[in-house]
Amino acid sequence: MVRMKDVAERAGVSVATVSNVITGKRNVSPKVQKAVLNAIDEMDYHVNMIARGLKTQRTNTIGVILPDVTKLFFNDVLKGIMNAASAEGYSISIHSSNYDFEEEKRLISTLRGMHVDGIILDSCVDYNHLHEWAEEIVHMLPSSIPVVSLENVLDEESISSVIIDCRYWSSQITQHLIDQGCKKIFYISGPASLVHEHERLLGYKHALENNGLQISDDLITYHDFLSGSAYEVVRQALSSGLEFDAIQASNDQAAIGAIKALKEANIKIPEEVAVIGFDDVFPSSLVTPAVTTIHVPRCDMGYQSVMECIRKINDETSAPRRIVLKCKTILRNSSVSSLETSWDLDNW
Amino acid sequence: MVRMKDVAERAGVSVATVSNVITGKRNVSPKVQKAVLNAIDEMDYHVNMIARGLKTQRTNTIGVILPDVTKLFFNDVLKGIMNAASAEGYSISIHSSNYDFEEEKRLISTLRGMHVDGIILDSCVDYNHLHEWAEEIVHMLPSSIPVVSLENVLDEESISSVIIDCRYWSSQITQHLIDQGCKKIFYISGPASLVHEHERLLGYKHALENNGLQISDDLITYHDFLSGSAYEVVRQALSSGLEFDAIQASNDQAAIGAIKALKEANIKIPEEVAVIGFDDVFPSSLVTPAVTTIHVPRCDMGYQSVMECIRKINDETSAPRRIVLKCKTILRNSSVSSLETSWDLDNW
DNA sequence: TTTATATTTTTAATCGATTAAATTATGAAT
DNA sequence: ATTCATAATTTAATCGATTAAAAATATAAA
Repeated sequence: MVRMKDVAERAGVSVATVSNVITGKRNVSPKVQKAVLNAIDEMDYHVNMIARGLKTQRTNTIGVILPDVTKLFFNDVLKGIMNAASAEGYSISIHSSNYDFEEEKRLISTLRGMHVDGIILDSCVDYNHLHEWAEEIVHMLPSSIPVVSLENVLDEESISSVIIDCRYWSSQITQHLIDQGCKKIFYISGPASLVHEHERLLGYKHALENNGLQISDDLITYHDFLSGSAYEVVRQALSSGLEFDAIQASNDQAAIGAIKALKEANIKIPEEVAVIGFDDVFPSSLVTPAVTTIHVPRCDMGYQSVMECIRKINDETSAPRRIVLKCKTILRNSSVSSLETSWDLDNW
Repeated sequence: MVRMKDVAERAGVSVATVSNVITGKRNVSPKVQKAVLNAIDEMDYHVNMIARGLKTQRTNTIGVILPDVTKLFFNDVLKGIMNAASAEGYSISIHSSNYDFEEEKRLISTLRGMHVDGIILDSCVDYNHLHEWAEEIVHMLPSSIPVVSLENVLDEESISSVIIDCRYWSSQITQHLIDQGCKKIFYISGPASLVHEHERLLGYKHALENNGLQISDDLITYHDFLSGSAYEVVRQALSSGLEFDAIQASNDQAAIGAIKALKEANIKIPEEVAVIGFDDVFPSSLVTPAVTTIHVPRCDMGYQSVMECIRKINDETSAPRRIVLKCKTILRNSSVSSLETSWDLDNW
């Protein structure tokens, strides 16, 4: 292992000088500089980032906690995160909480120990205990470490957030169904405890209310998208004789499961039952019929969160921000039969 | 920032004792142990992994370099890597080389500086310069750091590899087309310089030879799957009047692009032109017709590479291994019309 | 030449842990 | 009570960098 000391000896200078050449923070005469660079080259020296990190208290690493990195949604978020991080010269340390708050806290603890320069956290805080849980998280983190919360607003006072307005966009897409003439919209929600699931459901309800339609609890089903499947939910609804003229799923994967069930039952989409999702993950354009959905700027969410994190790393005094990103309605054949849609073959 | 020293003071012992309690490597009396643990708890102390890493020369981190983490294929590899790493208590540091060898070397350099405990490298070495390039890589890495090569065999002497036998499986699936009666198989290859693309093409050629079919260069097209698209390749082939009764693409994404082009030209799949891919990424089961392909155990490749890496970290003297994983032929409607296939809705 | 000033280089402390070696405490055996 | 073996604890060196502050050297002005 070549140490800075070895380089210094070879170049006939002190380690301090070598350090100065490398960091470029202090003056070094051209002669000496050249000698040092030569020595570095000849010896194939690489700065030991651990040692540097110990002294500078910087690791150039951003810790990332996502509910489940293996899911398409978060994979796209990760893309954005990695792009931004790599462009800004940061490494990232990724972890999955698997939607387990205890694990999430354990990971925060780990990241603290790793002395990452900042943390990007897509928390799985429970909607019903939002305040307490958020407080727990805030307490775990020294105020010195910048945190950016993805998807949730945890604490306006201390934590920046990068979010989308789930409620608004969910109501927009419900409105689309209503505009298409749908009156009985079956809603498939993910776990009710997740904040964005809750918000999406609220959006659906608001849209119904705004249009004078009745909200029926029979039409609202919850499923655990980790184990349960929307496919089964719809099969069951169909066999139970429940009547509906549309299905709104809280995410695309559920919508596609629903479509599978409807197709097997020979129900025409969208004529008999229209289907819509949320997220716009790419399979939505691949299945037949393609899924009408809300495009969530996942990549950009990742990108923005890194940029905000770095901003806070470089300017400790800056106040936390709330960054709200725009979504977009994507109409496809699952709700409008007349459209021409084509497969999205890019970026996967 | 709470330091071990602070904990020691609070507990009324020396830092060495605190360290002993934490690492559990040396005897500490129950009384003292309790006092120390209390202090740690009260002060919310977290071991500084940087400081520990400096002393122990271990970071508990495995560096990972993949050609493009954002691609579905590598995302699955990453799943396996993260699962294994997290189960074994390792962190990972992920990077994308973007199929650029210079960038790949830069990243190796970065990882060396980070003092990761091991490296998993899915190299983009050029088939035509395999030996030299591999040597370059070997030279960059001190023999002390365990390296596992994914998809390629770089250097049997010093680097373990986790691979699949692309050539064999490619010939298997070509054979399937031939068994179906196809005689003129249009082949869409990725960049010829990539080792596994080269191998897949070889498999195709071997299968043709074995069956007494002629290898025609007109039927072999290369496209850069980063910028070019198989969709365009097939459109062009069709408009040029090229005759073929099947398309073999070197990966599923290209196969799906080909299917799109064929469908637009109103060509019946598989009756007029059968299509096959390679990899078995999940969109292959979602599109219509679903794509016949070779299932590559991507997750397991990631998993095994981490396990092999950790094995070498713990046993420096152990010889490098070559781990060959099995693939599987997956028949679907793009080559066999009579099959019943259903959407794969799991794990994305 | 001398002195003052600016520039370059070195010395030495430091970051926060681990660990070999030294020291002290504990307890059993005589 | 003394001795000896063992267990528990502390001292102090160390990992490999950064960085004030001190020292050495170069440059300019008188």
